[in-house]
Amino acid sequence: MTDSRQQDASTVVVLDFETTGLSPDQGERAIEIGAVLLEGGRIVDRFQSLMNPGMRINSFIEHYTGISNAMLRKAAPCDEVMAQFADFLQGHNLVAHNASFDQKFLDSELGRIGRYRQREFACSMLIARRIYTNAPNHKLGTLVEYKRLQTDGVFHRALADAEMTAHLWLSLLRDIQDRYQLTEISFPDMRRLARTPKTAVDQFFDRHRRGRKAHAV
DNA sequence: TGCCAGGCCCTCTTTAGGGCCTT
Repeated sequence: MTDSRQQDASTVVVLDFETTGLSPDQGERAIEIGAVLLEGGRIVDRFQSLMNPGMRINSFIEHYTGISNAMLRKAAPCDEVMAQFADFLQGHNLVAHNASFDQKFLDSELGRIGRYRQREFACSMLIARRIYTNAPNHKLGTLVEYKRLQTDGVFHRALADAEMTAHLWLSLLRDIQDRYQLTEISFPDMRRLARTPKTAVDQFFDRHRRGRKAHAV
């Protein structure tokens, strides 16, 4: 992957896991992965697969996701699916909604097969909290409705949530560029924005613009 | 449904507590 693609915030893999619970450290496992590859702001590829974690899921997860134990019994095992998904990632930068959650499961599942994550995550939730300060809350579904983003009405399935997160990510890029009159914002800048105090976002972009102008001169 | 975890973030804070998010 070239340096320019590593910098490009509109060329990323946006991913979402469905899991048996909240923490891989407590023995929870992934049960579905969904992801889209954005290149230059357009979805150019998709990855979706159920995976058999080798354990039964509880009724809450069945109800929450619509994924049943019967569906998982017929699915390929996690190690097989994750090996395919590692190839799909191809060293792209990564985006997820509440990325700390998906990062934990990605690292855990890749670690089980002796693979590792090559690139960093950016979090659409942390950035939305800074940019969409008037949203009722910053759940993915709420933000999709708030910004009237494209959705097929399916929630809590991996590919559907990954696609909605991708549209949210593109919406954030557009709105940041419009609001702060920027011609571009890089992936590392988006990661820095996610760690910027909410009260210092305007100053962050003031410094960003000054830096760009100084760089241009 | 809400607990399990954990990072973020706010405030009646920082020697803490609790809500927000993810499944």
